[in-house]
Amino acid sequence: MNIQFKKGVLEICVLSVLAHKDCYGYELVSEISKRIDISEGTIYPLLHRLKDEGYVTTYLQESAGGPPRKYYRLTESGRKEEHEQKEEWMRFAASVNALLEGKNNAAE
Amino acid sequence: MNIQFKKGVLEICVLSVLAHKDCYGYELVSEISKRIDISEGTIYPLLHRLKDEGYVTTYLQESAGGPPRKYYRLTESGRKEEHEQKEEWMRFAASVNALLEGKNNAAE
DNA sequence: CACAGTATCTTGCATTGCAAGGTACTTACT
DNA sequence: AGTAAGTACCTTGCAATGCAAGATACTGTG
Repeated sequence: MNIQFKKGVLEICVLSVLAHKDCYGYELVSEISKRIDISEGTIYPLLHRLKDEGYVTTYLQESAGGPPRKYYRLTESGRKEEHEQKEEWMRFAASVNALLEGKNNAAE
Repeated sequence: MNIQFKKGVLEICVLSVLAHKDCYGYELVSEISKRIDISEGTIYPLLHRLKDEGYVTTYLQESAGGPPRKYYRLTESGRKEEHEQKEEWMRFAASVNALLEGKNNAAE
């Protein structure tokens, strides 16, 4: 898997999963890994960035076996960001697909 | 436009355009710019990288008004790479779309 | 008691796109 | 002649982000 493809995309993936339900970091890795390889060394810095930017808040919760989990919840600003980035990704992917299919005339 | 989205993608875009016809650098910028913003500071290092990796060869050609143009032509290895990267992009984009649509069960 | 699993985190590296700048040629306008 | 705009090539240094590798610490199993 081309690592470069993921740049910036993992952020919207995290926001999108969090839009459905609150998650803790480790859980996000396993959720996203069903579709796209992602490592822990990626997710934690990313989550801290999202918190710094005010897109998520956190709360701790005990877990049955293992250390407590730090859950992440989208803020209003985070929901707005999720929506905007999703649209931007859709537009971008459509542009790339058009280019790869040789539809090089932007008018169509 | 999120700059990060482009990481790695511009390479397959260049390969894809070159798969249709030989181009010079400046022409590639204008072709790709119809769909995706790209600057000259990006394309020239990228083209040199592609040449180093053996995916393209170059030849010079006079131009009517202005300096001579350096055309880039895909090699056999370049065509193979174009094909593989295109498939990888398609798979990747499909995975991201599935994630963003909340189809979090990888089985489907 | 050692190991695997859960769960958090940090450091340093690699890659790549861009802004900004430089060079040089041709054409058009003043 | 001089200046600007368009064409066409290039380089340097910076910013962003994903990852490998490692550290920490708790629980349950063999």
